[in-house]
Amino acid sequence: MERAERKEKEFHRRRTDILGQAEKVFAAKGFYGTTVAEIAGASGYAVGTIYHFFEGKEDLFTAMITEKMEAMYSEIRRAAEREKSTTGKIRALVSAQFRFVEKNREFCAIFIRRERTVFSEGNDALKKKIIVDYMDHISYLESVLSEGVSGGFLRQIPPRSTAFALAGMINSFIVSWMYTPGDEPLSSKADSLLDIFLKGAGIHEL
Amino acid sequence: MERAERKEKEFHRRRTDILGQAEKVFAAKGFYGTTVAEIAGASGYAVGTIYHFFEGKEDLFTAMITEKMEAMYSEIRRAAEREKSTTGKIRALVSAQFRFVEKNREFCAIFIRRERTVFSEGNDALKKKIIVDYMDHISYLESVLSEGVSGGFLRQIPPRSTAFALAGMINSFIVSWMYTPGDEPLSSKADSLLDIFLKGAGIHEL
Amino acid sequence: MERAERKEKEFHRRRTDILGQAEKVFAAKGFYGTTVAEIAGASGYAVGTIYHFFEGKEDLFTAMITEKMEAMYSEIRRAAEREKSTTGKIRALVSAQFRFVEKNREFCAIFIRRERTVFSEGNDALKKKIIVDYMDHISYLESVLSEGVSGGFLRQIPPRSTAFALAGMINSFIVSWMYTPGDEPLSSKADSLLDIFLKGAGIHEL
Amino acid sequence: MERAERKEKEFHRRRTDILGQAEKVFAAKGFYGTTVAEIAGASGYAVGTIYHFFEGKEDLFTAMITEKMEAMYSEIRRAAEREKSTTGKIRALVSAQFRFVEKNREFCAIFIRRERTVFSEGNDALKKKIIVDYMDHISYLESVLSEGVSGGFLRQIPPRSTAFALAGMINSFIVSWMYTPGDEPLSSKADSLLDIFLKGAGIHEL
DNA sequence: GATGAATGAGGTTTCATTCAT
DNA sequence: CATGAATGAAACCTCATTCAT
Repeated sequence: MERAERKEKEFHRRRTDILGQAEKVFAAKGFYGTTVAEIAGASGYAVGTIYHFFEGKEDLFTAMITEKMEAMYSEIRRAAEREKSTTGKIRALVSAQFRFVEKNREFCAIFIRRERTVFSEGNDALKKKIIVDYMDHISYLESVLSEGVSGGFLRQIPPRSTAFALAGMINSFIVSWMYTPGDEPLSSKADSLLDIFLKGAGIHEL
Repeated sequence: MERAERKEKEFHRRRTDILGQAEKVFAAKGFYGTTVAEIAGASGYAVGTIYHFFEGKEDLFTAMITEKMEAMYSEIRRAAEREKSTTGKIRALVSAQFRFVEKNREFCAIFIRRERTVFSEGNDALKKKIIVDYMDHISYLESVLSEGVSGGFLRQIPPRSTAFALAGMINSFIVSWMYTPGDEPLSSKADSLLDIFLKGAGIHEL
Repeated sequence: MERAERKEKEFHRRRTDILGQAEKVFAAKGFYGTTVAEIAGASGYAVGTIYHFFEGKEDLFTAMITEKMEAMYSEIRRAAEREKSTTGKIRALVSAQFRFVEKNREFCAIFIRRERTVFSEGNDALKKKIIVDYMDHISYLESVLSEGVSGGFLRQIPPRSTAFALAGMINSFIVSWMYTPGDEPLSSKADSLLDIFLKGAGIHEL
Repeated sequence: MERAERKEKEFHRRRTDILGQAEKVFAAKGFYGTTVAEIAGASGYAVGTIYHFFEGKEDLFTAMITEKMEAMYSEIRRAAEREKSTTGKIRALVSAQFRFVEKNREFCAIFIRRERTVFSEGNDALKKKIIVDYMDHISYLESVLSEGVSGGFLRQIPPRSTAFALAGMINSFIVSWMYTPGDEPLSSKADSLLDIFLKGAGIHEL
């Protein structure tokens, strides 16, 4: 079965090729502004060939978003899991996400755009998937924060709210970085973020 | 000039009518998923009539977003200005935005979608406008926070970062509320948000 | 009936006004490139008002062409009739047409364009009218030339052919003048034309 | 490269097909009266297919006119070049044009209509091309006539005027033939034309 | 398996014409 | 009578998808 295996691998390589090129084009022009012909051109295949790998433009887009998004979330989770302490986990979480954004600007440009408009007649599969995965991610943050609360490292606040707060802050720092053409790495802002998240903006008298 | 005035008013009323109906359709189907015919149908006018009020679909969309967005930001600002203390301003700011979202679910669904894809050949006028206005809003938050820092009510942290953190938290609470079909009003979360923002999530020993 | 008469006159004045302005716009943009709104704007009336004077855009165009065309042909004919001799008539004919063109560049720009495309479903009324009037004009030329033949001033050639030849030469001189931005008056070419028409381009040995 | 060559040829054949069908439709209904759908229908292709061959309706029209017009002029020129004497050249010129018209009634119906109205915003490329080519043709006639003058076969008249006169006569004979539903071939009129052109209509006493 | 020419549904926009004011 | 806002039919063009080679 060597032969079949190689074929399989070849197939996968090409698919990944296309996905990568598609990402660039989608990032530059948006879902509706991109034509299948452009993706074909960019990836060096014929239009028809694209349809051997994906059922259609929408499917291609969905696959691209889904796979990268899952990679992102699992990368973040893996980074957090490597840490023991709650604060270590949070720090790892933030750093991992920031690093991912730095390495995947194009994807994030699309992702932030949240271009998951209702597609063909009620096909909001992607929309739902994105929300579900996002909520799963929030739940993961929640579990980490919960641990911190029980461990006495975090204040007794409903951890879901805290999770949303943390996610929002992370997201906001990302957006700020993407829209501001500064040259500081995003990662350098992680400490600042953590400081605000953990200590708050207010003054606490002793 | 009574006559002309009344006409002017009528014109404005109809324009607003169309804008309102368009908002609903755009919210449900996205910019590209919506046809001008649908907007016409929803607002009870003929297709051609839409073109008396707007130069095209894009112009209509831009007008809708722009006008409501500006209303939102100024509403928030006005609410903050009514308060004296920094914390009062922040609270007012958050509450005002939450109330706006509750009253304008549909607009916010679009706005959060950030559907400002590349339009016709380099027309990213709307995109730029949204970013500029957002950055202006951030700057406003920054100025409020700066005051708090000089007044000794807020910690000495670069206020721009704090502003992004605050904006991110607000946004995240909004998204959470919009995607979770709970029936609690968003406004009820304002205190929780403020608590996290001001005191942070961590425990601070005395 | 003073009142009715004045009204009648007023009506006619406005109609002529519109026709004159329409001529300019049509000359500049062609029939299909011109909108009724433009004609209305140019003539200082409202769109609806145009429809009090003409049944529609096509009718307006037809009226404009028809009336001016008839004026042109009758002007030419009148000028010829004032002369006695055949050559005098021919010379008068050519001069009159050249003068008309000089005074009505805009109209002639349209007329030469022969924009009488098939209009709405078989309405080639204008097309036919133009051809019929042209043929009538040719027949008139023919009659003048016939006289010249019987009088022994012109060679015995089928006068219809000669008429077409003459008309063609005149037309060609006009086109040449209109497309060439020289500043010599068209009228100055009349003698040259007559010379070629009467004596031919060849050398005739005695 | 056999394969690519055959494809190239196929492409050209289809393009020519479409051009030919378009010519008929344009001749019958004019540029604005013709829809792309009609051209598609007439040539047996789908609407979209037309756009593989031409950039748009205007481009299609321009291509059709341009190519045929150039063919016409070069055909005429080639015919003239085959002759030695000036009169031979003139006769060949006239005959060639007449034969072309007989074989291309439809094209000539369009061409004579001079339907080159102002197209999209200042695109008078076609208009200019037609004028330039016409003037080139006139210049060619002029050169032929010049030769005749130097050779002593033609009178000493400014050859440009004579060229316009000749072109006008030819054109007029064509128009006459096209509008008159007689069944005599146009070619049969060539001698008559030459006779008038060379000897003139007047009587020259010895 | 790869290709890319062909398809045609569907969208945006224009504009002649009408008719209530 | 004059007006000009409203109408809606109709046209051009794009582009995702298919399928014969």
